This record gives sequence, C-alpha cells and structure tokens, in this order.
Amino acid sequence: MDKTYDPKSIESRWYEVWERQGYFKPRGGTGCYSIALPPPNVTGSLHMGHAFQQTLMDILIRYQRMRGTDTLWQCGTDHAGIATQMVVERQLEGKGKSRHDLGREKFIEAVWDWKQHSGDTITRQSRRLGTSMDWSRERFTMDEGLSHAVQEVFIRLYDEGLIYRGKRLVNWDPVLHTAVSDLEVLAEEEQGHLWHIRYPRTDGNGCLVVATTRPETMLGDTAVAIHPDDDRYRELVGRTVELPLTGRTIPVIADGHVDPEFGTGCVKITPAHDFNDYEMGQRHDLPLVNIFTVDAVINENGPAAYRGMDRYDARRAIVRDLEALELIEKIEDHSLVVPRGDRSGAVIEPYLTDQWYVKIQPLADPAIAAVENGAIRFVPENWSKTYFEWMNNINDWCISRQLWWGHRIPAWYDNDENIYVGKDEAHIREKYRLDASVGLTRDPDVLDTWFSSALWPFSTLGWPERTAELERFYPTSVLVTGFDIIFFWVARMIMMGLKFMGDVPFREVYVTGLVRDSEGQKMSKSKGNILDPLDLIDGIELDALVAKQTENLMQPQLQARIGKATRKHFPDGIPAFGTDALRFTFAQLATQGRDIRFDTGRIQGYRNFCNKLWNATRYVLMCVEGQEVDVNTGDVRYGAAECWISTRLGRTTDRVVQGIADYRFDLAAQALYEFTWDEYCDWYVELSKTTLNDPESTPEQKRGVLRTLLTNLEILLRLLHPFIPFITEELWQKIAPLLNRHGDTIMLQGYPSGQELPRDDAALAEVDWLRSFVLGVRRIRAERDIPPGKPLVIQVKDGSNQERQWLQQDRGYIQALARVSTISTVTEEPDDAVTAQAGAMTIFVPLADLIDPAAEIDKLKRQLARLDADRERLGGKLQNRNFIDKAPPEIVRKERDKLADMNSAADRLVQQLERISKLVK
RNA sequence: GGGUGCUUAGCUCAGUUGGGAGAGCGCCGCCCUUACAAGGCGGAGGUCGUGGGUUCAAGCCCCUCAGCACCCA
Repeated sequence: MDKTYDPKSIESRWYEVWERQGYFKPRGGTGCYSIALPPPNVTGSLHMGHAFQQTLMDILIRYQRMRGTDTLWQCGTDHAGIATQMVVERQLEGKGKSRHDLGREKFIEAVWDWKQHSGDTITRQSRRLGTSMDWSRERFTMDEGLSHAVQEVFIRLYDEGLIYRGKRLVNWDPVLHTAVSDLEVLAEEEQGHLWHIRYPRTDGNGCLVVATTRPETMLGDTAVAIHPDDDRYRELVGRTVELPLTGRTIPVIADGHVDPEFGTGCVKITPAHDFNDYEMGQRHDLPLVNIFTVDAVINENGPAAYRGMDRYDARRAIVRDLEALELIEKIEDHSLVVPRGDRSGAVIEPYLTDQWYVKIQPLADPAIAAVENGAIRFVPENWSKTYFEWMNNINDWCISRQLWWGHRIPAWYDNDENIYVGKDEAHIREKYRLDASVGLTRDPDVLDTWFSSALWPFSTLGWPERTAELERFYPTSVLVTGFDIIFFWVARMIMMGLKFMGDVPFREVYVTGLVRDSEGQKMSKSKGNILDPLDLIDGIELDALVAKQTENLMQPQLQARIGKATRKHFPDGIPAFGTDALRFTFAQLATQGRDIRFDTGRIQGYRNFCNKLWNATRYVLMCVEGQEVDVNTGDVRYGAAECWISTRLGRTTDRVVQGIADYRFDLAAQALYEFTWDEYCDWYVELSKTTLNDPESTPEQKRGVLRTLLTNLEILLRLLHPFIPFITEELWQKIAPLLNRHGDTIMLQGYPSGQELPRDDAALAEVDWLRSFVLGVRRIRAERDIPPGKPLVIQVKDGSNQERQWLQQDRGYIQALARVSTISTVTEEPDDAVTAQAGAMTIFVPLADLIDPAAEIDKLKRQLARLDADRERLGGKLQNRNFIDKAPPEIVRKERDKLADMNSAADRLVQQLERISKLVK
C-alpha cells in the first residue's frame, strides 16, 4: 500500500465495476425503499447544491441497500423549458440566427441535439460523485412515456373541469414573449420616481393630482380612484376628469382598496396593466384598454404620437409632453418593487392574454390534509409551516407558455374558437363527433415545465400503465430537496400524486439547506463564486479556475473583479481532495440550518481523515503480516483494551444508525470521525502496539489484539461505506479476506448493528482511568518541556483498590503510552515533584532539577481558586432546602459526589502548596 | 404589511423530556517516536445577543428589546 492515500487511483476503477455488475439495480429483499431524484436541468451542469443533495440521497440508498432492503434510486433529467430554449437561442444568436429563421421543427431538433450533448455532462458528473442511481432506468421529462403521462393528466383534468382557458392578466415577459407563473417572477426593490400628474377636471374647477410610478401606463387609464372615506375628494365621486394626451374623459370612483396615505390619495386606474387595478376594474365594471404589444411597445390603442415606442421611451416622451403642458406637479425619488423574470431579467409586464390554468383549490385541499394528518412528514418539521402558508393562499396555476420547447398542449380549435382537448386530431373528431369538414388548428403553446415534473414520482415508474415498479416503489420513501422549491415542485407533486395515484408521492420530505460560499453568499455565475464539485474532486490550477469563472458571463464587465476575487480566495488554485472527502464534508455540513457555508478548509480536514483511515489500514495489514500467529484459528484472549474498543464501536454504530434515521447526517458523520480518529487510531492502535511488541505476550493475547484490530476495522469500513464509498471498498477488499470474509463488493455486505457488538462497562471504566493516567503524565511532560523521548520515573500514592488493581494490569500500557520507565508506590509525598491525578490515585513526577517552585505555587493557587469557586457554588446549591427536596434524588446524589471529589482535590492541592512552599524557604 | 428562521470560542457550527459549555478549522508550545508531518503530544480561548419571567436548577421553556437573514404580498 502507498504511504499516502491517493483518491484518483481508486475512484474511477470501482465505479465502473459497481455499475457494470448491476449493483445499483433493485435486487429484491425485505421491504422496499425508493427515492426519485429531483431531475436536474438537462442543459445545466451539476452544482454544489446537486452534489450535496445527491450525496445525502446516496448515503440513504447505500445504507438501505446494505440493510437488505429492496432499493430503487430513480434518476433522470428535466427538459427545463425556458432555460433550455434560452441556451439554444443564444447559441443561434452567435450564428446570427433566430429560432424563427429555423422554424419550429428545426429549432426543436436543434434543442434535442444540444440535449444529447449536454445531458451526458450531468450524468458523468453524478457518476464521479459515486451515486448509486439505477442508470438503466434513467428518464427524461420529454421521453415518450413521460410525455404520454403529461398528455393523459392534461386531458383528464380538462375533462373534469379542473383545467380551463381564460383571458386574464398574466405575468408577461416581453423579452421571452411568454407568460410565466407567479413563482417565476422575482420582485426586488429598486430606485425609481413618483410622478405627480395633474388630471384637469371636466367641470373646469382645477385639477386632480394622481401619483404614479409608471406614467406611461396613463394611456390605458380608465378611471381615477379615491378612498370612500377621504373627505378631501368625496364630492368628486361620480364626476369626470380629462385624461391628458388622449382626449379621453374618465370617471372618478371610490374604492376601499385605495390607500389614502399613498401619494396624493388619488390613484390612476389602469385595469389592463396592473393586477390591483384589474380587480378594481372588475368591481367597477371599467373598460380594459390594452396599450402594449407583446414587446411592451405602445400599440394602436395609444395616441399616434407614441405608437411604436418602447415602454421606457414612451415614458420619457409622455413626461416631457406633460411638462410642456404644465401637468407635472412634481417628481419625487421613490423606491418601488419591480418584478423581473427569473430567467430573462426583463421587467415583467402585467398583460392581458388567453392562457391555460389549473383550478387549484380542489387539488390543494387534499394536499393540505395529507401533511396535516401526517401522511407526509417534513424534516425538519418546521417546513410544513412554509408549505401551509403557501397552500392556504394559493392561486390558480397558469400552465401555458409561449415557447417551442416543451410538451405541446393537447388542445385544438375550430374556426369559431371552440376548444377541443384530446390525444390527437383523430381522437378529438371521434370524442367530439366532428366530421372532416370542421377545420382544426392545434394550440401552439407548451406546458410549464413544472407541470411534467409534478408527475415525476409516478411518470418515471411507467404511469399510466400499472407497472410492477409502480406497484412496488410508489409511494417513494423520501424526497430530498432544497426549501427553495417547496412551492414550485414539492407542493405540486403532492397535489398530482394524490389526484392520480390516490396516494402521496413520498412519505417524508427531507429539506436541506442551500450551499453557499465561505462568506455566506449564494453561489452564482454573476458573482463568480461558483464551485464545480469536480474541481474539488480533481483539483484545478488557478488560471484554469479563473478562466472558468469568467467565461460566458452575462455581464462581461464583471470579469476583472471576479478574476481578482478568485485569485484572492484560491491563491494556489484548488488541490485534488477526492470524492470521498467531498462527500464526507457534505455529510458533516448537513445540519438543520438553512444556509450551508462551504469552506475548502473543511474539505481538507476530511481529506486528511481519509488519509488517516488509509494509514490505519496500512498499520493493521503490517501487523497481521508481521506476526506469526494465525488470526483465525486458535484460542483468543481479549484484554480490557480490546473489550473497550469493541464497546466503543457498538456505541458508535448506534449513533450512526440513529443519525441516519433522523436525517442527521452531521451527527452520524461526527460519530464516525470521532471513533475513527480519537478512539481507534489515537488509543486502540497505540495500545495494540504494546501487546504486539511485548515478547511476553502470549499467542492468545496477540491473536486477540489482531482479531480486534481487524474486526473493528472491517465493521468500521462497512459503517463508513455509505458516506465514503470508494476508499472503504478499496480498503475492505484488503481487510475482509484476512477474516475469511469474502464478497465481490462492500456495497452488498450487511450494515453493522450495535447489537452485534459487546457492551462491557467494566472495560470502559478501566480504559477511561488508564487514559486519565496517561494524559496526566503527558501533560506534566509538555508543561515542563521534557523531551518526548526521555523516559520518566514516577511514583503513585493512594488510589482505590480497583485503581491499584488496574495499575497492575495496565502497567505495560502506561509505560509505553506515557513513556514511563518505572512506577513505584509511595506512602509519603515526595517534596520535589509535580503531580497529576487519575481518579483517586495521585501521580508524582519527581523533577528536582526542573521544578520552579514559584511558578508551581502560582499554578497551584490558580487551580485552587478555580476549584474554590466551583465548591462554593455547589455547596450553596446543596445547602438549599428546595434543591434537596425538589430535585430528583439521583441528581442530588450526583452533586454530593461531585462536591466530595472537589473537596478531596482541594485538600490535595493545599497539601502540595504547603510542601512546595517549604522549598522556597 | 404577513410569515419563517438565526444570534454559543478568532472563524464555521453542534448542543435530542431543563441538571457537568463542546467539535472542526485557526492560534501557541514541543516533537520527523517504525501506520500516517495530509502526522503525534500538550495548551490557551466563551458574562451562550439584551433585559425580565417561570423553576430547586435555564444555552434550552415564556415575554421584551436589539441586530441579521430568508420567503410571501
């Protein structure tokens, strides 16, 4: 074995074997466990969030598989309508073409081409992470089968009256020329102005002043509104004002939704271009005047002077013209919330169009109930509040998109705009009894991507066919996802699952935090702080990293700043840490918080952990090879150290299993780390050397040590495998055969259970005492700057019978671990010694030549002062009648014992003080 | 405006019916001791955001305030 762990040399090799042997497929077993992978966007690449969540899913899947459960991890990708179409359109732009130049069919072909190319990237990345997904069942939302499911769902919902088409105000993206749902609009506060505009009264009595943040929309005003209780304007209700620049006359109305505090208390009403105004228009039966084209350019409903102007050009022209007419009273700075499309970044325009909607309430009600009655459990539980908050205020879902890439809506129109919904024209003619003379045209629009992802948990299993997989693996066991898509996806899957499968799509939702950079910033291309998981695995040179982060920027002017920041954060690039280190880091970071900061210092620590495990294995192999005893045959004798480490491993196993059951991957990983490093490596390996190197050890004892080293390591590797699959496979293949344990892969070995391991409390007590003894001597050595190699002569005094017995038994251990040559027992305290304590036993290290009495006195006094403060506090507590009476007896007893220990410790300190003080005189 | 969180060591975070303040990294000192310098041994460092309440006992439960973050309108 190499002296240093080298991840690269083992990772790709093992993954190929696992996949080729079909280990990732369901294998039967007791019970089933399944996870549907949240499908990544097919044209994207795997980011840290994906890597994080996939690691956690893989831990769950590997754990369950090792437990003998029939396990399916259903994987695949999402066609991501708008995002993908934008990518391909941008590529075309580079060639000076638009999608319209190609035409719909050719364009879709181009998207498929790009999908073939790009889809590989993401699955290749997933494989590098070691994920044990069943690749043979990989699906894509635009596959034939899944498209069939989408069509089926649309038709059924339409036939039930749960999908309808209507003319409504929608969020319109004037750049992408499509409607988007509420969720795809990001509202952010931006700096703007508040224009106060005079609308002349038609009765000649002056003007009304309205305040607006969007003066250009005045061209579509159809009323001015005031609050009904507003005394300033009450007499105006029912009168009319002149709408400047248009020659139109509009009424003044009263409506309770007007905020009298805002601006002047008079608001202009533009029902065709504002969601609030639209509702007010409905209440007052106001006409709708649409003044924009699909590009947000003034259309024929606007005055000729502004037609053909972009909305912002029109704004400038209108303000200029109003100023000329002295109709602008004032312009104030004002911050307002501007809605932008999450993909295009364009300012969204409320726009009147025909769209398809899902009537959501009948679907939402059972979905709310499913979480209320516990059919679905959120972990952490608090996220159910977020879910309820949204579900209780839910709106109908706009599902049509004016795109080309996506599932085409299965609806046709005749020449009279009658709607027919069905699989295809032939079915429709039959279903609606239309003869060939009726001309039919298909709706050009496609469905929202989330419509198809909402079906993912059952469409991937073959629905609407009742396949064997569907029967076996639906509902899935858990959904692992980020809180940012609870609304987009989780809620919609629940609604669709209940509707079409009659059961929830998953029993639990484990909500992870979001991976951020080391400063807590969200990772984004424009910030230049994206980390590619593969760069952490394989490493990357600084220049390559900078190049990667600054290529294809939406805002090229940021290039210099990003490059500089990258060079500052990663002055030496990123070293190769390997997949296992990355995965263990993710597990450690999976706390319950909502933000997860990723710092390369952390991953380095876990790379070191892998190296530690590697070298511990190396040590065990060398021991077995170096000893003449046969490990597997003959009598065995286990000492306290052996019983201790096995007991500790049992407790660790319990903690790991509990951690996984609770989705506390951080606690599970922590338990594994502590056992491996602090107990197995730091103590047991060192203890084992003593026995193995002692010529007086019997073959039975040596066999006991070797077998303990091997079995504990073998179990530990299985415990660790779901977290760090590659290194554990590599090491297990070396270790298991030495125990006559054979298997093609660790992946399919049983997961350890705490019950298989001993529980030896006496051994725990003994080794704890032994450790405190060794630590005491080591501390003295360090504090006195005694060279580590110099053997010490020490004396002990007092101690319980048990401790004196332990001292006899463990003398060899103590001598080796504390570097002590002789230990003698004394009844009188030596004068020139420093002391340490192991339980009731006092340890003396005589140091005539090294001791500094003044410093020693100082130290003892400080210790005594600290102890006295604690004694006083504890004494007070035990004086308190209420405490004695009300606290549980075992607590009171514990506190009394503690005080007794403190008192004797204080006595010892006082004695030592007196003794040392004599030296000074 | 409505909702949800967070505040514990220099940094990032654990802390599970309320009963001894913890880890990793960083820092300081000693050491290339035959598995590992990606290492070993030892050490320093905290009024648990503020103020109050409940309790024999509060980092944990209740209230107040302050600061920060996110989501929705």
